[in-house]
Amino acid sequence: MDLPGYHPPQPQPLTNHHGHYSEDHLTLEGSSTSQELKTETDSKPRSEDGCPVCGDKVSGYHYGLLTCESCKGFFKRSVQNNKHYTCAEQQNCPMNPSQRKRCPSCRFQKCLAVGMKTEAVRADRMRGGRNKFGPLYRWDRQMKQQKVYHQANAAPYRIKMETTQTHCPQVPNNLHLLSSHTSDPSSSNAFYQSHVYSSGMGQSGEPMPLDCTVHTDRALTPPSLPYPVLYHCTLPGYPQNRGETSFSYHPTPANYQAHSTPHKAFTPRNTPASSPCSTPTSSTPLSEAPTQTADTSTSATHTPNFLSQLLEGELDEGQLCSKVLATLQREQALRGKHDRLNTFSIMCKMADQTLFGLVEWARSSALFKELKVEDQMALLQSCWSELLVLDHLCRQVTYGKEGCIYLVTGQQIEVSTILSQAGMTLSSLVSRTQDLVSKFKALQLDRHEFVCLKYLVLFNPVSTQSQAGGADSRES
DNA sequence: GGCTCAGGGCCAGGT
DNA sequence: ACCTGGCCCTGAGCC
Repeated sequence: MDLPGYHPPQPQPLTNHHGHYSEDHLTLEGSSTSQELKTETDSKPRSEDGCPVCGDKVSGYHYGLLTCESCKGFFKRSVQNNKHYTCAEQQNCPMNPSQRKRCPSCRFQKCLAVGMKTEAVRADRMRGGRNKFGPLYRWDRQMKQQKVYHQANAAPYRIKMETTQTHCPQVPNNLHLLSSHTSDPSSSNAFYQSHVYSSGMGQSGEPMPLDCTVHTDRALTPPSLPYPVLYHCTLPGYPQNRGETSFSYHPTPANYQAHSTPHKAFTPRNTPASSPCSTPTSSTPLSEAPTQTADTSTSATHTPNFLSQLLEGELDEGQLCSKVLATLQREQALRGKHDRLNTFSIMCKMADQTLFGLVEWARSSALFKELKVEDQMALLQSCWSELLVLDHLCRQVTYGKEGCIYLVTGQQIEVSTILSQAGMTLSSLVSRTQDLVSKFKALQLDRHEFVCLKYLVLFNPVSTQSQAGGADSRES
């Protein structure tokens, strides 16, 4: 998926030692942000053994990725003591073993940017044991091994991506892009109180609606995926123009409530006709669709069970929504009121959590987990972006209103507002996505069929993503 | 039951 | 007084 101004790194230097994307290799031709990125690059030489935060020697996996002992301790103290740092410079302080102590703010931001997970710091401070990322670390190791193998055997290539610096109009600050019914701050507060904090996931105290101002002059970072090397070839776009694009971050209570209990609606035992996750014209499950041809009694009796099996592992949209919101809340709480998460960071974290959910979905599915781990990795590596796209489309078909993009957080953004302010590339992508949504709606795809599509994408060994330089085909 | 290893605590040294 | 970072302890998960 190509997005404005983001130049996917070349495969070989693409990932650091543990498979994370490195902004070292982001090139933003014509962008004023390139200087910051170049500075970052110069200050952060990474050897295969280097800590992704400071470049020091790694001592093992800490809070989600391989880091040095020093950054491990720093990150732990920062999270445990709920530190709020402020950078005295331009938030682009060099980060290396000799200078990392100078700016804890930039250091902590770097920790977050490279993927260290605040949730891995135990709230109960219990010692010992393995954390919930144990499987992740194992997975990551194997992915790294596979990555090393592929690096040794693959010729470098580069996916050309355009910069929209010259295309993007200057976007005014603090512009609200959300639909009007969500613009009331009090309503968003109520939303947080009722949906985030009541779920026990928000721990930051005061409800804090997030302002999504894009500060593109900051170092741009990719989502910190649970399986970082899955960002092998492409990554959903990065902003490139220095101007600020912003929108208010006000979740939509109405929409959220509409799917707050999707689990029931997604189970095949519940009639989609009454569920918010199906289109009004797609109330018939695949297993009962008139187009289905029951050639034999065997297939007629087994297909619904098989579909039920597939549907049982489906992601709970409500839980995912809560999880993403809680993550955003936690990130914002760590930053403090004067260091708001920018739009890009929020989008990355949304993609991060969504993909986390998709990988967990795949790994927990009855069919997928029967495969060898290396086969699972190969499939996920080749299809993760398509799964993300399909997941997005499904969300639009299921929850999206006409002319709006429905985010995983339950928010809706008016397409017209995006189109009026985005650059050519982003506008094109949004338009094409909406076109696909329309086609899916016209096809009257229901939840069952989307699940089947997801499995088809997941089990497709020749995904377009796995084809080098296949950006165009990927978008189709 | 032993081993592994990631998170937590301790504390000397530094600022 | 606070921060840093190296070292050690702990204990869940794995073999």
